Amino acid sequence: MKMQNFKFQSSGLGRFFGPLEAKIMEILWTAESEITIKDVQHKLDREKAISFNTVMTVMNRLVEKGILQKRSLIRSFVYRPVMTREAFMEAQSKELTFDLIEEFGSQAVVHMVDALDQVDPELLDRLEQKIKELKKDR
Amino acid sequence: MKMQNFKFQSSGLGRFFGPLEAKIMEILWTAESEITIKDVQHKLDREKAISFNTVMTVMNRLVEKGILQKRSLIRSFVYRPVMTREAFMEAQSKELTFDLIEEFGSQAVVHMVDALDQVDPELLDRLEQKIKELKKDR
DNA sequence: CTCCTCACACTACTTATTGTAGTAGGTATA
DNA sequence: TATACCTACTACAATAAGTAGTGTGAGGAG
Repeated sequence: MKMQNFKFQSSGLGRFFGPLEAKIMEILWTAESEITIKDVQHKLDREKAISFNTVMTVMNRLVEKGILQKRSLIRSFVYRPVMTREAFMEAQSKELTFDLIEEFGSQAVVHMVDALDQVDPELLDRLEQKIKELKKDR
Repeated sequence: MKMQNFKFQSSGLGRFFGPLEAKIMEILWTAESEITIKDVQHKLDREKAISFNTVMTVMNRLVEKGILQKRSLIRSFVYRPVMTREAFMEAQSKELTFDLIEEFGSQAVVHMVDALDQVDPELLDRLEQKIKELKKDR
């Protein structure tokens, strides 16, 4: 699972994947169980016809990258994400937060408070609480 | 100035630029004033001979991206960064912090405390202080 | 005044990533 | 056996980045 980029411009899964990859991951993570390429293709078709082969190529590349797993059935393969969406987002969030602080240290701290305040002031309380908890445990 | 990616694997300027781009920006930001392509090439040569044209191409691409400015002298061009390194890092730090919180919200908050604690516990106090200041002002 | 040198512009090739899809090949079923 | 379907392989376009060759124009050497 070599994730590498966080894109500034996009949002959601588009920050980590290409546009088609993102849609495909969206579908895979929405599916309750393992699904086939055909399934994915049909769900994508709502917007625009995309070749079966295109979907297959992208999905197999995601397998190579360790994002998806594929399993052979009698007549076809079924795919599923290696991690849940939550686990994935959790991992990315953690990675990114650590990298941010490693890279920017106190500079980031300054922006954190502003950012939290603007996005959702309640997060400030959460953060304050978290800090207190940590300090108490020592 | 369209910066787009934050790379997980690398560090420093390598998080925002390609390897050669990063070395070149390092040189530009270290230089006291405007410098020529030749200057940059010579400083790079300490490690490995790189063609003048290669350096020129990369530097002009950085100009297109709005990272560098070039100015015409009688016989040649001189280059300098549009922003100071500090301003650049500041902008990236801010952008990334906001995006992180926008994307991950409370999930990020949890990791922030851990990350700060591991990287430099004093940052926790700084953050706590910042929160208090903000709340007081309201 | 002519010619050479140098710096810049233009073009191109390479690798990697992502989107796109054609063709080839194997297997099960009609 | 023929066909329908699924998979594998291959390939092409676009973008980003590294690398460098060729073309060109202008200033200095003689």
